[in-house]
Amino acid sequence: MGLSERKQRETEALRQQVLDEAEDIFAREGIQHVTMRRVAARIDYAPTVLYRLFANKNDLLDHLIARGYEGVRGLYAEVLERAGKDPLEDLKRILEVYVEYALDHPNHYCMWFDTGRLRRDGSELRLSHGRLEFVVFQPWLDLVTACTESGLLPERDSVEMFQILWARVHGLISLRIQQPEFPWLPVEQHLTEVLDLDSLGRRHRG
Amino acid sequence: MGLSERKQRETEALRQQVLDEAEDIFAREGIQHVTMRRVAARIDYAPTVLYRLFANKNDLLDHLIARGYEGVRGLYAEVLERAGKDPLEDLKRILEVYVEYALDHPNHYCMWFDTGRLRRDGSELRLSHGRLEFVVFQPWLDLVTACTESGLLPERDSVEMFQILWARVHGLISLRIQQPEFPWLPVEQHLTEVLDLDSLGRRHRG
Amino acid sequence: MGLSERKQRETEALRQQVLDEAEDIFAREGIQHVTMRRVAARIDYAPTVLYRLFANKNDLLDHLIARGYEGVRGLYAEVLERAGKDPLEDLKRILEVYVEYALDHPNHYCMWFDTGRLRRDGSELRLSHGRLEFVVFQPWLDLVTACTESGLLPERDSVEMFQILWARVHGLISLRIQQPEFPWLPVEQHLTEVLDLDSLGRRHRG
Amino acid sequence: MGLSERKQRETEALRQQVLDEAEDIFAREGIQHVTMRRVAARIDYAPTVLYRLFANKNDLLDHLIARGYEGVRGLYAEVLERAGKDPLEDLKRILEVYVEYALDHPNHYCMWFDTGRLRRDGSELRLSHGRLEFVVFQPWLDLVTACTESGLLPERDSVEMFQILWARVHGLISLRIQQPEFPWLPVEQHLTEVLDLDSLGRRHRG
DNA sequence: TATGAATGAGTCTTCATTCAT
DNA sequence: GATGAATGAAGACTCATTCAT
Repeated sequence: MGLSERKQRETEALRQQVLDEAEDIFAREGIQHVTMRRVAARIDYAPTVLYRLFANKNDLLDHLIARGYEGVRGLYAEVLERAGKDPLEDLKRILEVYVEYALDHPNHYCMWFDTGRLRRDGSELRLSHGRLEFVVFQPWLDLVTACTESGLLPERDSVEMFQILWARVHGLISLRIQQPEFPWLPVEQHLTEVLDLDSLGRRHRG
Repeated sequence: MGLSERKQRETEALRQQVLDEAEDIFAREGIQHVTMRRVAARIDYAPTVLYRLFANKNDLLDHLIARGYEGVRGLYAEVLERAGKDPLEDLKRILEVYVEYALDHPNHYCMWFDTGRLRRDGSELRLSHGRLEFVVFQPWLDLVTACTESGLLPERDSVEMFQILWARVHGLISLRIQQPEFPWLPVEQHLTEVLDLDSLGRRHRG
Repeated sequence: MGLSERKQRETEALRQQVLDEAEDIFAREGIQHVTMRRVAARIDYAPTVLYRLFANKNDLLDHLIARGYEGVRGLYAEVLERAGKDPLEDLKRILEVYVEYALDHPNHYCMWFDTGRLRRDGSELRLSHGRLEFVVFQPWLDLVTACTESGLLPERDSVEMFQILWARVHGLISLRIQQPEFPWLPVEQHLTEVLDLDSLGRRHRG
Repeated sequence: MGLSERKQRETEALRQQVLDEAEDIFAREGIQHVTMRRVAARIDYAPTVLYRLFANKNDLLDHLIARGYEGVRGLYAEVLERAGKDPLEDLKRILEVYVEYALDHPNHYCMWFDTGRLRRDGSELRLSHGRLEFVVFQPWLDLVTACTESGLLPERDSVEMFQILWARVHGLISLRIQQPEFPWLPVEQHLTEVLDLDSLGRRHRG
């Protein structure tokens, strides 16, 4: 079955190539311009080949979304490797890379949330690659908990603290994506001020 | 012309019904699923009828957006009538009704911002019913300025302060809309904590 | 029935007004831009009114064509009134006004012949206002016969002579209409040279 | 690639079949009745198939026009091969095969000139297969010039002489196409008399 | 008599998907 | 395993025409 294995590898490689191209169109022009034909044309195959690699268009999009998760996860990994002494610093860093990733991949970011809405109502588009919350937000929760335990953040339910941070960060990102002409502050400053972690801590300690 | 008046009313009613359906589709499935055919089917008319009510699809979408503006404007008016002594209180109230309106009309809220993105794509969709900024956010800016002048908020550029508030409020709203299953805090509490106006003021005065 | 008569007159006036507008659109933009709605809009009536005045669109177009016939007939009348001594001169004049009318009303001219083609094959568009040949060409034939009888044109079948003249005149007109950018000679000169009536006579006499 | 070649041939055959049908509709009912749907229906395929064969409707019409050019060019070639001593004879022959082709392919002939008019309307229809003038009429001009230089035609501007011949020939052709019921002379005789090349030469020489 | 409302058929075109090869 | 061919459904929009009022 060595032959079969090589074929499997080739298939997988092709699948990734397809996703690369789809992602590129998606990132540049938005989801409505991702069509099976265009993607197929880019990899120099007939459109039918895509149906060997993915069940249908929705399945392909599903895999596209999954890729975004992996993207953040990769950035997280770098941060968490060097993490340690100061969980508040680590939390800041995690949120920073999250924002960085989101602003670099606005279409992915929007898709996470758009599909969140789609999922609600029986639409065909479903997520089959793990829930956003766990892949992307678990590290936030963990770090919030660590901060609380270290006394760097007020003693309160982690989920409550999380949803305050989440709202602040998400607002910043999605506004900056959706209103690009607005005269925004530099990102780092904007993030610092919107998050205002110090104040959150100070209120606790003070 | 009493007869003509009745017809006019009927036409207007039908127009609103069309907008209702379009809004519903938009809310459930996204703007790309709002098609003339589907909307027409929902009101049990031939698609051609829509062209009596609206010049074309863009015009229909335009009216959809306009409906939302009028909604907030109404709520604002109530608040501003009773406004006066304490601009910080007024600001809080304005933000509260904004959040209230947004959560009550999630479709409209999303539309405002989605169309912001659409406009970028070189799409034809343009806003002809006033810009979001002026209709909806001017009152925020005015109140922020008033607070600053009264020493209730730190002496800084109003637009900078505005974009901090905006990010926080927008994040709360859009997350609560897009992730309805999340175990959110009660809205009032969530808003208070996310906004944290006191802290913003205290940092200034302290 | 005086009332009924007045109504009839009004109806006829309206019919003519409709034809005026239709003709204007037709002349300016071509037949495919003549739509019932546009014509109705121009006379400030609802489209339905046209169906009182004409059976349907084809009927309206039919009346439009008939108008063209009347147009040439009018010009002919002027010439024939002053006609007399020299039938060859009269023939020249008739052909001149024919060319003049055609180049002034290119759309009418084309329609005569286009509908000529349509008539061939059972299409719906039929002429119900007299045959082109009799209305427009009978005078040519009569004058050709007169010329022959006066010895100004060779003794041959009038219909044969007619078809030579017709081909020459028609070619000039339709080319000048269809190829307006071509650097044509001045019309009078072009007509004289293309027709070459003198040569036709000379060959006979010489 | 023998298989691929057969497919190519089949595709080409289908393309020609499509053009046949389009040409037929055009000839019978005019260009505005040539629609993608009707053409597709005639070859018993779904309309989408046409988009494999042609980029779009304009492309299809373009190819239709091109077919005609190639036809005359072929006939010209035969004549010009055997041309030589007597340029006036050659000119006559060229005009004869032109008339022959036109009467054998009335649809094409009309199309050349109708599309000339369409182009004026600001329509999108453009010719991308060479201009009528150069493909079809350059040989005329060359031969007229040769005749002038040989003293067989009067010493005058070739373009002026050309437009006299053109009008006479075009008139004959288009009338015979558009008025097929008319009791026309035999073509050869009709052409000789309408053209009257001898007279044109005689006037010069005599 | 005139009209507003409504429709069905039609326009070009794109796309996801399937099937025979 | 890959492809070319084909399709059906859908997209926005226009128009001639009818019908109840």
